[in-house]
Amino acid sequence: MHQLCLPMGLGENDMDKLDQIIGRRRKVPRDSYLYRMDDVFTNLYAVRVGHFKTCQINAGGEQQITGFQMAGELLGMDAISTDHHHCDAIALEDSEVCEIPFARLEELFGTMPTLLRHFHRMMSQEITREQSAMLLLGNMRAEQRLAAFLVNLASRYVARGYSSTNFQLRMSREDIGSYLGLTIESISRLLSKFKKQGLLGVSNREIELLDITALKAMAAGTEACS
Amino acid sequence: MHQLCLPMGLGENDMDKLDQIIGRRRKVPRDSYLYRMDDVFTNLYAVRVGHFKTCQINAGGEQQITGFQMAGELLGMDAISTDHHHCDAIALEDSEVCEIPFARLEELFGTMPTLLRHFHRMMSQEITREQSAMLLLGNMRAEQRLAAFLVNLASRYVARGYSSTNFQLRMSREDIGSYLGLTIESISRLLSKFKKQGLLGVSNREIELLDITALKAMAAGTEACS
DNA sequence: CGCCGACTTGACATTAATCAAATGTAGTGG
DNA sequence: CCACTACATTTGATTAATGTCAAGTCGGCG
Repeated sequence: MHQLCLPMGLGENDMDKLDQIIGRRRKVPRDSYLYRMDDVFTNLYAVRVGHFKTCQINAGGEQQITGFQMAGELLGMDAISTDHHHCDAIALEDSEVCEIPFARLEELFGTMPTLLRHFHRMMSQEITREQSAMLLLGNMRAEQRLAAFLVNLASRYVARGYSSTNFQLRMSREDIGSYLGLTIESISRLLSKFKKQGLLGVSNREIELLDITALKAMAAGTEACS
Repeated sequence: MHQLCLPMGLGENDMDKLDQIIGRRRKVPRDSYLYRMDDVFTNLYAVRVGHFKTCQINAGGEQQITGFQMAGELLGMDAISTDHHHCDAIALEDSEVCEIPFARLEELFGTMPTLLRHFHRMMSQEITREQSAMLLLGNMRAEQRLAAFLVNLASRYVARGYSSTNFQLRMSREDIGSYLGLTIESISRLLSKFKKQGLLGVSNREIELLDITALKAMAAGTEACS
């Protein structure tokens, strides 16, 4: 976990200091909120175990999921600008996070430039992640979006030492649809279609990617559409 | 400009130090690149004069505009994570920026916590800005997107002391379409429709918002669609 | 067993894209 | 000043993609 999350390349000494401030762990049961939109911001959260989704609600009352977070990823960076959270964070399964009191983290920045640099990289990464999501939502067709989503999940599981081909979706079809800007029916149809084409196996939320190359090509738009 | 951009609430002394590192100004003629995707990252850029667009190109060769930047806004924060730019930045008109050598900025962070805090707010703001764009692209219908876009531009011009109702679009219809995930034809039709409905006046790139309330309601989805 | 929620599938409607053409605008050179 | 070109925009007709509505089906759980 330390590899994916904050520290990365800190000395022993600095590591200790960091460990001192990220004391408290917090369990978050399935479907419960880690934080809600407009809550006052005091902590960042590092996911230790489980999965989360973050979602916004617009004035019209519609929900959009802005991301899914898994172990080793950081939650709450969007709240720094206003000291209030801009979205809800909800556990997709029983999960656990580390609280990182932001004020104390800021104190460390003054003396630990390596930590600071790493923190900047993480915020920047969040920006590029969202730019990719914009590309997906603005430019891609339904088929491409779902392919890109699955390939992205696979790569994140690989980075965590899990199988790149077999994994369980932690989120509902509805969540996927919301994230990809599609309806639940479209997601369902596309999964069925991919299955029929032999690109993957699906059984409930169990996924087996059978032809990652084809899925990647589809995501990239490098493929003649069927 | 200092109000919108980096400093904000720094002491005289700190301000001087900051001014020392953001020495160089750079003129960027219309349609030319401030930086290109994959360029090595060395500087952030603060827009002094003019307007920019940032755009990504996906594997299929299609372009998506991820944002429009105006005076006082910061460019390049997405490059911190990999030391390479993730998008192209192109001037929409003859423009001018301040180069901010990031390595030197980082040196200042150690001794200027106020500057650091402000920098974090700006990165965080970039994250929330992009989350709003995701909401727009994922959830809104064409009409809502364009209304939201125009209202957003208006509010940014107000913040800069310009008219909230009369302004010039610096970008082409095609650019707007790319940003909103729509075609140029859709943008054109929608502008004509809004004009016919008396919501705004358009003449080439000159815009006059005649009923901001209605446009805001439309953007929020609070309006019965016509 | 029977209910409930999540998911699938089909028929149809709607939105926005595509294709095509016309119109307008800015810039250039005579 | 005007004709001419290149490009941006508008408008219309049609199509394709995805949403909506409506039944079903599946799986888990009391």
